[in-house]
Amino acid sequence: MTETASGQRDVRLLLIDGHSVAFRAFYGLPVENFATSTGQHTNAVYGFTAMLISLLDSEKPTHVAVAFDVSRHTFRTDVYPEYKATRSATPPEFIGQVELIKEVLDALNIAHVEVDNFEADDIIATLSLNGAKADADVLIVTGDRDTLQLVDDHVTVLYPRKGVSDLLRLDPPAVAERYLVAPQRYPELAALVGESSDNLPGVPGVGPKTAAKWLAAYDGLENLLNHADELPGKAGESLREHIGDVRRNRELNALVRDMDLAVAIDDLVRKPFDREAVHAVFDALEFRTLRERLLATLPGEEPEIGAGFEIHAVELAPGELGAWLAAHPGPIGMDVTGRWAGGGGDIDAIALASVDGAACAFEVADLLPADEQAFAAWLASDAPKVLHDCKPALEAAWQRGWEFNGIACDTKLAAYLLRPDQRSFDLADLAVRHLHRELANSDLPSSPDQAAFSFEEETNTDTMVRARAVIDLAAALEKELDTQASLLTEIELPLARTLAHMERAGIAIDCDALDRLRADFDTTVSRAEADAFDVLGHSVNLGSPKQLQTVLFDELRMPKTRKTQTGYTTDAEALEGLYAKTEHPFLAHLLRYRDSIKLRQSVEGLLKAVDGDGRIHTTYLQTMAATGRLSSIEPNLQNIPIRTEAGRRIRDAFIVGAGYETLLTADYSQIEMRIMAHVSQDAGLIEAFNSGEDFHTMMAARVFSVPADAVTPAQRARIKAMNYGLAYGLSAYGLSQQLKIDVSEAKGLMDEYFERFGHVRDYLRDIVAQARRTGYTQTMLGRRRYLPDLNSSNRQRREMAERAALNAPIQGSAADIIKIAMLDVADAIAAQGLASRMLLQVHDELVFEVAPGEREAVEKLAREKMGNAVDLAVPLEVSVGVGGTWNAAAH
DNA sequence: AGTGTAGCAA
DNA sequence: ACGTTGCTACACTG
Repeated sequence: MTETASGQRDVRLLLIDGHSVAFRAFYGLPVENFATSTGQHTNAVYGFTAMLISLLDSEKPTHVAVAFDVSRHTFRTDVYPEYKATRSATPPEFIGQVELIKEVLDALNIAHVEVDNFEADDIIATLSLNGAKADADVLIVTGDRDTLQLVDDHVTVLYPRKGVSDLLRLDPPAVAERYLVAPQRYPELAALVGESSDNLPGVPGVGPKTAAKWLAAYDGLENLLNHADELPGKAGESLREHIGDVRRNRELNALVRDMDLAVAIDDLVRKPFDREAVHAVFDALEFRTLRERLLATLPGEEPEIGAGFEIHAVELAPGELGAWLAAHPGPIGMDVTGRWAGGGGDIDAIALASVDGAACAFEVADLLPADEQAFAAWLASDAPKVLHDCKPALEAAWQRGWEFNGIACDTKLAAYLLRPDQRSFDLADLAVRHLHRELANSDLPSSPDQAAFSFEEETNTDTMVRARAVIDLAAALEKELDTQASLLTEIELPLARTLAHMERAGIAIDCDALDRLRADFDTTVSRAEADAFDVLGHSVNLGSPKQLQTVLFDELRMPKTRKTQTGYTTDAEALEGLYAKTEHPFLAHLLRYRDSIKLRQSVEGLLKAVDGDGRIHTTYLQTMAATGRLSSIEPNLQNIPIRTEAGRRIRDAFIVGAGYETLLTADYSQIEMRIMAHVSQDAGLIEAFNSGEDFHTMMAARVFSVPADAVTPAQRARIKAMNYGLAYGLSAYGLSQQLKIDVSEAKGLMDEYFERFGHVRDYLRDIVAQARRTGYTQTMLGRRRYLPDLNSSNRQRREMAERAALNAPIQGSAADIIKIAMLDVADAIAAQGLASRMLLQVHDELVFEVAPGEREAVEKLAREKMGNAVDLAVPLEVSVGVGGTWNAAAH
């Protein structure tokens, strides 16, 4: 026998009962949380795969097999047709999942075995015996207790306790403790007691304790049955009456250990998994984290990271960089390492690679003046460069005083256009997704103390490999982009540069004003809090919805509000409802507290974000919003309050910077409805815009069949809500909630509206139908959003996808239009040599900092470029405001 | 660290 | 269940 020092044998055989584990996983994981975008349920596949990965990792088996049942018909049902007959029909959500598990196993190169007329148990019993002959330690994973008969000193059963993540390890002592008999006696005990899941009735009145006692006293079932007449009492009588059942049970629960299997133990040896197939299968199953866990926990099978991205690194001697760059005129992949900060940051190191694999890397601090000059000249030239996420690199280069031109492709932007709803566009993920190749993940430094760039050889190679990978990725993505290629080259790529300029510019802040505001809001917060506690008689954390629920619904016994996942809502709308009912002053103080603490937090956040130059430099995320919009972080300058007086005081702290004359804002009026008019070609809607009168009033006049001057404020408000809700897939219920009217009245309003604007209704209907057919929606410029959930069997998911399908072309077209406008405006400012600059974008608004004497020029240019960004069936109206603060520049 | 609630913008 | 797209703060949970 071959054993290691730790007592483990060299051969460790893992045997899994596929159906049994799949079922346990199916019932252990909520089916509604595990489905692919195509509607295939995957909870059993997920649970099975997760368990398998963790077992491969923790048990390190040398040999593995998974056994499956073929059908319910086996030699046992031939003997006893009622065998397992009580099992209910397979749940529909389970169907297909076993096939998927087999696909996973194939990808992992793990054998699965199934034999007609036999159960998975029999296969496992046979393989277990074969394993014993080969001196293996055998681990059996199953939820079927019949298998316990196989347990001995070298055979252990892992029995799923709860779901499939918690496995109970059953070796001979554990079996004896739990089931009162030694493993080989377990089927004798089961024959007496019966097994309801197999529809094998036992001896009535005989439970495990009696059975165990008898088996011990008579040293086994055969002897016990031969002396059945000696057994006293009711139990003995019962046994004598059911002795036939017991013999049948014992016959059926005996596992077959000598099947003639096509696979030998040697065939089950662990092989490296098929990486291509793993990516394909895990992609299809949408198992992102599981794939990562698989790749991370089984490092022994990793090919060398970066394999497939051939590089021939050259060690450049001082003075050789210029020559290297000149020798590689083709597109150069760049990997830039550094630290990014709002609008600035710095570059630490750069790796360059060309398509033939020639690569070099250097730390910028080490560059000799001649090399730096050569590099800066190359960077400023039109020599084609390919990057992943160019905006931070652009800003960091500018910070060093380097021009940066010739960016031919940005793989992050390209990947975003292909799949705008993805949440991360990490280069390593994209290499897997689009090239089916692995890449070291630079976001996870191999050791913490390497977080700051160090020029050690490994890291150095990593960055060159990344530079090389970007080139292949760019080629693959550009091919996939197809009709969206011009969106990349005409819009997103140049826009990255424009955004970089805006981020670097930032917007000036009146910190004193913000400080005063903070103090003001602080006072309001303290007062509101004190008043609330006073009314209540004790203190409570007003910021804790949980504590508020206790106060409102238990202590003050107020009527229950709308349910949330964790209780009852305490949002502002609900609190106002409660106040209307109870007039309890606590609610008024709470609402005042909520308002003012929110404002105080906003002010504090902004103050923290003010840079050394007295300005706030936000970061625009160009690949975040699924519709094509930008988003803004650190801080978010796209949600600065405007609706209340207190909120507008915050906008007054955004000021014109020194050396400039004024701020100027320019925004589109009703751009989404104008897009709706254009794409639906609805004559009534177009006319309402062309009339030159107030849009919502004109729409209301049409709906209610009255002259414009007879439209009441209430009528206008209703139609305005309708107009705004249209592109969001508004329901009658939603409209009724917003307008605080009956659902039937809202329904009538919607019917009337669609009656008058039939093309709008047709358009909205068609857009969903078309998206369902093609799988995606499209903006005016061809920007796509894929919505696989449109065909989901889950109604909630399907309806959410339908609303997203209504919204995406409208919101996305608006995003396209303002992006074009931004590029045109930036070009015009440059062409006219103006010193004014664009600072902010807030979806339909642009904020400019106007240099002395340029006010008229900037206004003219903004109106012209924004108004003519695209040609619509209705005018693109732009309103402009000017003032020393963002608030004053509003209109 | 991740989730849920709340609230601000377009 | 009932209107989209975002970001941030906080409380609470593991």
